[in-house]
Order: sequence, then structure tokens, then C-alpha cells
Amino acid sequence: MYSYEYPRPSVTVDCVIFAWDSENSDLKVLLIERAHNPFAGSWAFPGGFVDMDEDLETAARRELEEETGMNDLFMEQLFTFGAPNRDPRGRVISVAYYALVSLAHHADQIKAASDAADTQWVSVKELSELELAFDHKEVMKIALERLRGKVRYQPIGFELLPEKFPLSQLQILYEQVLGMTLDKRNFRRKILKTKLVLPLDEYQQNVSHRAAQLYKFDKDTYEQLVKEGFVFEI
Amino acid sequence: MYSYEYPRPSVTVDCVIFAWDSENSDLKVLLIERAHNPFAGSWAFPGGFVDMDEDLETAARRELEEETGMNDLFMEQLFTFGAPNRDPRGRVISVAYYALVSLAHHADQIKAASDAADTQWVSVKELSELELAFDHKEVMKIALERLRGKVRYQPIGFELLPEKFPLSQLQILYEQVLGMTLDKRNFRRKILKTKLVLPLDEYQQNVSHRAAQLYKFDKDTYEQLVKEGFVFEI
DNA sequence: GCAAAAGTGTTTGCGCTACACCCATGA
DNA sequence: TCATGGGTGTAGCGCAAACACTTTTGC
Repeated sequence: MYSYEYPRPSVTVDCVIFAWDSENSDLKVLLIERAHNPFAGSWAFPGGFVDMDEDLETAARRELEEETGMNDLFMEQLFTFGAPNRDPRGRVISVAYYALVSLAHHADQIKAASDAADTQWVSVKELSELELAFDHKEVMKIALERLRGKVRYQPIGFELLPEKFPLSQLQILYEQVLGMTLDKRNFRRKILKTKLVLPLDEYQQNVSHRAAQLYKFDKDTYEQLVKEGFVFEI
Repeated sequence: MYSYEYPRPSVTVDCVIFAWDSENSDLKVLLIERAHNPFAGSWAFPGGFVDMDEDLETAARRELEEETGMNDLFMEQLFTFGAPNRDPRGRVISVAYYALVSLAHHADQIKAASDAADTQWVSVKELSELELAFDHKEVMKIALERLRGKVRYQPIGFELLPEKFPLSQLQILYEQVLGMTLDKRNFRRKILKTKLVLPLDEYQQNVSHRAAQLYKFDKDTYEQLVKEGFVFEI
């Protein structure tokens, strides 16, 4: 037992994992079906309590690894949710993070863990049909707004793609996330002009049409350019 | 006494109050000299513990009112700081907020309160000379980055000005916050084109040169335009 | 009349947009 | 040979940047 002079809230971390499904050109998030109450049977973002000697982001990464087996993702703090009644068990403040991965690269890493009866990737378009636990609907809304806002001004779209990708995939990703269509020629010109994507001597395989050239994001160049005052923008 | 099966962190809120000092064309933040340990004598952002039945933002506004007498400010969540050793008293997680005010409008509201031996507005340029408590140096850094980033894409600059202001003040504010000079004619054209600032039939008073026309930010029009897909940008 | 800041237009060039066809590949 | 997506160039327009002088006011 731990005793304190004043009452204290519990603190948890929750992770919104966005994954880009290249095959279906679809943005998905990872949900876990809650095995226990509260909200047993509802879907929730992976998360859990913060250890006392553990940094917040460390906690988020640990929970993620425990519940899904995924590690070493791009991850940023999203928002802290602290409405007094957001958890029926009592005062629970949740520090939410969001992460970006390529589905192809990570889907196979997923494993069900102790307190997860089931795990699924859900298209963000179909999310409204699911019942989410706690205030996770609100969390989702904030996460999507953040992703949409951030993708324009920072090259985080690449985090959703495999290391090597054709430019068409990048374009479709942007079109889906931003909810608009983009002109193919203009898009390519813009992206290539930045010098942030390097053409490789590799091509798509096993496609029943002309194979597209593959590119990769050049993080080193990006960081170099940022130092010189470069601002990424789509 | 309150007892729990597992240990729990304390949760605090801290507020970075940015104020625009029109007279000196200077961006300032509010600091409170700590009267008690830890960090007695150091300067810190106003803040305190979150009550158990209180929303996070409500807590931030309450602490602000208690310590400075200011209320009803523009305020947004900034970041949550949770490094295990950021507070020598134990595990304390701090949800930081930032607020924007006009110094002329609020400076007189400031009052010293119970746990504040002293209170001062410090120019952000002089902050490096002061010793800040806890991890508030880091908090300050993040707050400035946020302000600089956000001021370009959202009309929050107006929150730093009095209700009625000359365009030259707005320009100087942007120049200071963004750290660049702007062309007067281009700036005026750009601002006026958006229709977000309304010219008033009022003019500066008590200036020893031609009096500038005053303008005000038109929040209603802004919200209307946002609904139509308008994106503010400087 | 002088100091100090307010206010005002035009030109130029770059960047963004719009737009359609041929190519390579596998089935 | 057909279907599928890959890949490419140009013209025109609008917007942003560069730039300097006159006006008003108080002292």
C-alpha cells in the first residue's frame, strides 16, 4: 500500500498507432478489444499505467511493445486527457501518443498479449461504427487532426511508408490523409525538387504493369536542410 | 491520508504566460519567484497541483487566477513533462499550458499571492540569464517553439495585442516572434486582404508623430471563413 | 522646419496550376 | 493486343517580393 497526504490521480499512456495500408490505400489504426472491465468488449487504443521511475514516452513504448510487439516507431506526444470522469474507476489522466508505421512492415509483428483479447487494424473511415472505450473517440479525433495538420509541414508522411516506395504510393497517401486529389506531375515535381527523396536503382516487383521506380526518404539531407532553415511543405 | 495499491505520481499544471509589451516591442513571460523549497529563490512558471475533481485546463486557469489574478485568457495545452526526476520531491508529472495576453491590458491585474514571494515579466531574450526551477528551461524552449510555429498558421498573434491596435504593432509583433523583418507594404496588403482585421474610426493618441489608424481582429469573420475552408497564413 | 512614423503602387519574376499523351510490362 | 499504371513538358496566370517617396503630426 502507498499512502499520501493528498489524493492522487493515476496516470496512463495511450497510443494511437496509424498504419498505412499500401495494398488498399487505406489509413488504419490499431485497436485492442478490452478483455476486462471497464469497457470489456469495447475497443481501445493500446496503453496502460506509467511506472513510477519511467519517462512518459518510455512508458508509451513499453506498453506498445508489451501489447503488440512493435518497437522503435516514430512516436510523438499527442495530448493529455484529464477530464475528471473519463475513467469510471476513478481519476485517471492519460497522456496520449501517436505513432506512424507502415502496415506491410509491422502487421506481422502484432501479437495478442495478456490483457488484449483481440487486436485489429481498423480503417479510420470505419471507426465511427465501432464502440470505443473511455474517451478514445475524442482521442482519435485529436489524433487525426494532428496528423492532417502535421503532414503538410513536416515530412512525417514517409514514416507511414516502407523504406522503399514508389512515388505513386506517396501521392496516394497524401491524397488520402489530406482528403484531396493532387496532380501527378505537379506532385512529382514538387517532391523531387526538395531533394528529400532519393531515386534507387530498384523497381516494384510482381506487378502486372510497368514496374515503378522506388525511392527512399533521405533523413540525413532533411536534417541538414532544416539546419539551414529549410521548411518542408506540401 | 489516501492509500493506493500501487504508487501514484502527483500531477501539476504549469502556465507559460506570453505577454506582448507594445511599448518596448518585446515578448515577455511571467515568472514567479519561489518562496519555498524546492528551488526556493529560483524563478518558475505559475502552476500547482491538480484537484481530483477538476479538469486539467480548469486547474491551469484556477492556478493562474490564484497566483496572478488573471483570468479569461487565450490558453492551450502545450506539452506534458514527466521525466522521473524532474521534481526532487518525487514523481511529479506536469501538464504545461501556454497563454497569450497583451501586457498593457493585464499587467495591472497581477498580484502577488500566497506562495509567490515575487512576480515579474521577463523578456524572452533575457531568460537565459535567470535560473529557472525544475525543468522550466525546457518548458520555455518548447513553448517558444510552439508559439513560433503556431503564429504562422493561426491568427493567435492578435491575442497578444490590445483589442485595438495599429497595423505597425502587429507587424513588429510578427517580426519579433518570427525573428525576421517584413516589408511594410506587403505586410499590410496581406493582412488587409484577409478581411480579418477591421479598420476603426479611431486613431492612436498621445504620440508625437502622425497618429496611426487602429484596427481590430474580427473573430466572427475568422470563424466564418474557417468553416468555408479558409486557412490563415502569414 | 524637423524628426518620426504613417501610409501608399507598381513592376518583375517565380511558382503553382492546369492539362494529355506515350511507355513499359504482364496477362 | 489489351489493360494497367508509370512517367513526362509546357504555357499562362496569379501571387509574392522588391522597392522609395509623400503625408501627417507634435515638438
